[in-house]
Formats: sequence, C-alpha cells, structure tokens
Amino acid sequence: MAVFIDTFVNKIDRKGRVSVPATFRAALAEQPFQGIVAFPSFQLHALQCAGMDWMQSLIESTTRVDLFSPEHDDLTAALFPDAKQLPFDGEGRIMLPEALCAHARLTETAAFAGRGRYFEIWEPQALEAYKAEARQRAADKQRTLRQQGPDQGSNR
Amino acid sequence: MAVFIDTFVNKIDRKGRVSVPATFRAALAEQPFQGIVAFPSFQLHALQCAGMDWMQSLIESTTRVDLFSPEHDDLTAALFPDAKQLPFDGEGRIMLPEALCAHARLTETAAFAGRGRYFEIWEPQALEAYKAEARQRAADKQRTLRQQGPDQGSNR
DNA sequence: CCTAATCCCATTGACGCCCATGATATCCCA
DNA sequence: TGGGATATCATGGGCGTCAATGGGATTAGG
Repeated sequence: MAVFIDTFVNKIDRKGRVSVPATFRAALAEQPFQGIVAFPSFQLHALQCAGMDWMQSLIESTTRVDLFSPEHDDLTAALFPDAKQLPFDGEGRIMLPEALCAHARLTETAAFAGRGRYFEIWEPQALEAYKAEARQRAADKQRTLRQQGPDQGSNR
Repeated sequence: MAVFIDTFVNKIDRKGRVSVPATFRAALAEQPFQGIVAFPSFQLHALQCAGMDWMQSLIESTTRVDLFSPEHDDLTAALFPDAKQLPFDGEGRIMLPEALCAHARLTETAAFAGRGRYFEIWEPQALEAYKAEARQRAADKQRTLRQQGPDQGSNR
C-alpha cells in the first residue's frame, strides 16, 4: 500500500496548478485513477489527500458505524460531500479548486506533507506552526507507539 | 531482520553525499527500497535511520490508532512529515538534505552509529560526548536488561 | 462567443548515474 | 609467514536526465 512521508513545497502557478511531488505520484502509480482525492480537513486548515483506494477504505470504515446514528451522519457529511477527485495533467500537476484553496488558505505555494497512509496539503507556514504544536503535544502527553513484535519500543 | 552495530565515520563531500557503511548496506540488501529512511530525533541532535520496512511498521502501528483522534494526529504529524527517503546511489551513498544536516549539526563528516534495529547519524564529536554520558548514566543508574524469555519487558 | 480547463512544448536547475582514483583489507600462494 | 595480487570500499567529479515550472495553443462547455 502507498506510503507518504517527507514534506515538499511546490509553487502554485497563476492557473492554479501545483506539481504533486514525484515521490507521491510514484506511490500512486499502481492506482487505476491517475490523480488524487482531496477533501478539506474538518479539524485543520489543510487538505487531506490520498489515492482512491484510501477513500474507499474510509467509506469502508464508515460502514462499521451504525447507519442513521449521529456519528455516521456527522462523519459521512464531514468527509464525503466536499471531497474532490483531482486528476494529474501530463506533467503530474493537479488543479486546486477555489474552495479547497480557500479552506487551506493557499496562495503562492503549497506544502505536501506525508502522514503515512495519506498526505496533507498546507500553506507552508501554517504547516510549520502545526508541526511544532503537534510535537509539543506528543511530548507533553507522552504519546508512544506500541510496535508490533516480540520487543516493545517506545519513542515519544 | 536487519542488525546495526559498530560505528563508522565517513566524509560528506561537497555535494552533500555520504557513503553508508557497507555493513549497514548489507543489512538492508533484502529490502525492495534500496536506501534508508531518516528523521530527526526528537531528543537528540542526531538522525534516526533504518530501512523502509521499519517505517512501514511505524505506519502500520499508527493505523491501529483511530483516524482523526488527537493521538493519531500528533503522532503522525511528529513522525512522518520530517522523515525522508534517501535512496542509495550506485556507490551506496545517500544525499543528506539541508534540513537533516542542520538538525544533526553535520558539516565535514558523519558518524553512523549502530543502535541495534536502527542506527543514528551524528556529528562525530557530539556522538563521543553522548556515548560517554550514556555509559555514565547506565552505570550510575545500574541499568539492566531483561533477556528474552516467557514474558517480554522493556526496562526503563 | 467567451471563459476556463486540458494539452503540449520549452526551459532550468538539481540530482541521479556513471566512471575513475586511491586506500584498505583480503586472499592466495610460495 | 611474508609479500604480492585482487577485491572491496570510500571518495571525487563530469554529464545526462528528469522533475518542477511557465507559457502558449487547442478544445470543451456554458
């Protein structure tokens, strides 16, 4: 399955196009739909993105929440109606729709930040600020990751 | 599974390249991605490195945490955006990006220090200082290590 | 018919690929 | 056991290629 790590800052040209980092494109090469799926984060001023397979797994996950329950309603309403399919052009760029740009407050440049199974698009400065906060919180709350396997590792 | 021990000091050339010690490369020979994954250590002025399988297992671990939870957000934000994939060139070297060099205060040379399942890259003098401190602490606090047996534990 | 999106091509600068060198360690055989 | 031959590794540098970017042309769509 696709892996997204690292951060790349690319320019948004006057037509509203951005190059998707070649590394990320390579991670999506297997996919039938050549492009990305993006939706505004309901928590952050960022866009959450991945390949279509990830969107499918999200949908899959929501089916495990009771239909007609408030949780189900909230989640599916927050996630899916504003999600967009953004196909690559010949050079591996996407067009960022107005609504998405506005949500992430994008102007000149866009930062593509890997998040493991998916990635996010940020206004570069906002990303830096957010990362700093997140690191702080992770340290304060002593977040750890239990690793699988015979030995345990903790890294905060 | 890959094993990294011993320390090797190699030169950083003017293009920012360093040879990864042949021993470490050999430990990663099985991997589909020929290169290493590196990210700035949270506590130390060093880079923590391993093969892609290690990063995959990290990602795997984060998928066991609820998506959109604060815990998930903090962890993935602290780990993945600053991690870099560094592929080997034909001679087994990697390019150290500016950001990583800055974090580890690397200039002329880089010390590759095995840490068991992963390894670290240090400014050689800083590594010496750190090792001395660590040895001292280990002795002072009488660190012990439970060996593998019926139940696993990590000592704190 | 006008706007907007897609396609296509050109530029450029970084970095990946290749070869050459020297230094070490290893091996082989006398 | 010594000494030379050889392989391996770390290092340096030149060159080609590809990724990111910009702009013009063509098509679609309202």
